[in-house]
Amino acid sequence: VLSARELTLINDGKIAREYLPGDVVYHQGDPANGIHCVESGLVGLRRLDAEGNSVLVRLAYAGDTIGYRALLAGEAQRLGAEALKPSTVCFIDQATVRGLLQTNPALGLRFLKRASKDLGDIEDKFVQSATLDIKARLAHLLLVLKERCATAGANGELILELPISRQDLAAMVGVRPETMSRTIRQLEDEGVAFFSGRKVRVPKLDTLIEQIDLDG
Amino acid sequence: VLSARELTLINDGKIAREYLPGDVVYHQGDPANGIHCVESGLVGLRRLDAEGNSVLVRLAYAGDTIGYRALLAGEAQRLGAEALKPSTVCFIDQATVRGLLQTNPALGLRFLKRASKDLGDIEDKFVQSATLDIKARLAHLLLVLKERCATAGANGELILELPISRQDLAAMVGVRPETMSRTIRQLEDEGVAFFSGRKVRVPKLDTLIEQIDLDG
DNA sequence: CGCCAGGTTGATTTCGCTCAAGCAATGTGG
DNA sequence: CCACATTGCTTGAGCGAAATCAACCTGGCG
Repeated sequence: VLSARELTLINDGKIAREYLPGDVVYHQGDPANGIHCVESGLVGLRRLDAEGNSVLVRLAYAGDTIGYRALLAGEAQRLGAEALKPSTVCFIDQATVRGLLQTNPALGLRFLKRASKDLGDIEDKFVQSATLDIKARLAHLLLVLKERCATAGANGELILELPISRQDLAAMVGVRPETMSRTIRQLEDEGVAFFSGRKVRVPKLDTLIEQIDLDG
Repeated sequence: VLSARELTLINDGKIAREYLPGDVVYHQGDPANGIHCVESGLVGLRRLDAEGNSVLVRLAYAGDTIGYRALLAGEAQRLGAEALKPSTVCFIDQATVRGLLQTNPALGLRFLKRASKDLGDIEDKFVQSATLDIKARLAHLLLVLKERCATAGANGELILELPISRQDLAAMVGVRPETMSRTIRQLEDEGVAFFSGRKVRVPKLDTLIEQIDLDG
């Protein structure tokens, strides 16, 4: 939605950086002095609480914009951003962002749509964590990851290449790593999904979907 | 942020309606063909799941705009809206909304800020439901309600007039009504807060705040 | 008066957390 | 090249918090 002139404005103003897994893009609590764009790789947005528990709230893939919420709400970052894979992330200064938003209303609407989408997604996560049990939440997470990480599925089988560790899988579902282990085992015992390293084999997609409704 | 002409445009286009407690403003799953504005009263935004469990995600007070998320994201309503008190809610057609957003960029930015705020709030709720125990979540909820429902606080005491039933209190924290009862009892036994109907007396605000950090 | 919805209480069970140990893969230094 | 720490994951035993099931109040209200 941007004009050529605006694009060059961004290109001049942006600062790209490389991050290795574990590197911090910004800390939770940092003031928002711009937005970040994931150009390649994968970035995790997580919240750490006082006791050191971490909740992985969202994953940002290539093309996603992160940190915009804090800037637009005029708050500090509530979530920290950390590279989960080797990534290139660029930074756009808040002055540039605000300037663009002033001059290009269509950009604002784009952001608005994006924020509305994110808002709906997190509402879902919230409701699910309140009503679904762990197995169902894990099944749902796998279905979401399927959209991004599905690899060759021979004869109806589904193969996923998970982008994150077990610990982070647990942090996304909001449980302890031990519990994640047990839940994975449970899915395997029931023949729903088979985990090997970061690969997951799902013989029948339907059985995975059933887990969500059949709650307990 | 609106011009006089725009205001009259809205006033011509809007349709106001009265709702009694329990009346549905719109159903979850409805297509979004406009936005609603709470002019007076109180509206609850809730999600019902297959088993009939209800989660009360947000409260909308006078002046709040609801249903905007679905319209802007181009989705169906993920949450249903239901009057919790006698309320006046007006409806603004999507054509009018889109028109205004096109012509008045500042309005879009307002929405953007609002969405960013909502997004942060629900992120908080999500993280809290994953890390805090029930007593802490209830304490937090009371602190939030304090901003809206605090009445005369004699000599350091705090008196709240809750706008919602116990059931809905439970639905906001994401627990069963029975558990809410017990948790309330617990707070009373500990001298933190005393419930009588919809009135809550908090002798010392500090002790309420402590409940949030002291987790278990 | 009887009915009914909302709320409280009790007994029991289930689920997920805690604490603790064991294991495999990787890395590091002697 | 091997002893050894480290890290990520799995497994087990026990516990505690919340759900469930069920009974029983309580206050309107026809």
